[in-house]
Amino acid sequence: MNDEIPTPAQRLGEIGLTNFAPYLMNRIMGRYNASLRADLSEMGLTTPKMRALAVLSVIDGPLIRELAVYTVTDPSTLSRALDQLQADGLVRRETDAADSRATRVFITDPGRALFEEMWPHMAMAQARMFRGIPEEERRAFVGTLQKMLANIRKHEI
Amino acid sequence: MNDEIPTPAQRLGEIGLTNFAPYLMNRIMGRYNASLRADLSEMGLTTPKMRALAVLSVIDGPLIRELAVYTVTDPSTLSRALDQLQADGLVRRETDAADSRATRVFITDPGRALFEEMWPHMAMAQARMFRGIPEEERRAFVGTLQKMLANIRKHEI
DNA sequence: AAGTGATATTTGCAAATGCATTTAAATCTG
DNA sequence: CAGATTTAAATGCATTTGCAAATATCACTT
Repeated sequence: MNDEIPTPAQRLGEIGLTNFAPYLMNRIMGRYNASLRADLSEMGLTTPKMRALAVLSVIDGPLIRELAVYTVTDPSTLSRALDQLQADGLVRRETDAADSRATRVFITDPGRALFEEMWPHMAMAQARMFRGIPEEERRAFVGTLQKMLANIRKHEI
Repeated sequence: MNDEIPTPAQRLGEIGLTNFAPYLMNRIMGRYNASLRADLSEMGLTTPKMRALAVLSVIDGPLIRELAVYTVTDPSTLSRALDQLQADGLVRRETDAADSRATRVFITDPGRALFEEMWPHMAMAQARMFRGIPEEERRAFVGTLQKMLANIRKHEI
């Protein structure tokens, strides 16, 4: 049997850093996330807490396991972030009716109110990213992202 | 004066998570980075070390400050990652000729050899991301990313 | 040219992270 | 249906991270 990893067709030097999509995406998201963190740390929000609130504003009562996928956060890290959000009355945990191992998370009214404060920062950071890019190009870009997400998705979520 | 943040035109719920580009990009890069870390941790590589080697394989002798931007790594974290790479003989630090505050970093032959081992994993993870996406669509996607990077770039790098 | 402020890197340290383990409950298997 | 296996979430703990401060050097000002 052959354990060798196949040699890629091209080298990174040939492609060039600025044509290598993962490099560009890490650069862009690095700054997006850093800028958001700087904006929102004064509200006492870390990246996991901010993401949890954002997802919960849209998806009602997911399992913690699902929320971990949506927020791209390790379950243990998310567990601790939820502790803090719960202590501040921003979310509420509730044991799942059908499976008592599992816990669902719900955003509270104060949580929703805080998200309303966060959202302009998120929307603005996104608008800055897309500045000068025509609507049609943006739509095509998001369409490609959706295909990519489907490709890399391990679970059904 | 008006300190209010302008209300965004749309709410996140209206856009939908899966149409919000930063959400999709974080999901995709989260998995790309996690998968790469899992592959490369057995080589003793962390994300900052891996990124430093990858960038240094293409850009020769950048300042540490520049490398921090390219690798999307905090300078203090990068400094410690370079300590480790240097201890393993994979990179070499050299004081800049014109500015003795500044340090340039060079990849060594063993470092380049290690990068050659890493690269197939990176190339494969990228190929997986783009599976089933036609060449022209990929090119358009990368073109949009380049515009976005120009938008969010703070410095001239 | 001395003094002031800015810049490049490193170090100290508290907080955050993520892996491994634990606990509890569900599901599978013979 | 008892025992073994899997799954969900939380916790212990060592490592990593990133902000703030320290150090060293440079650039600018008068």
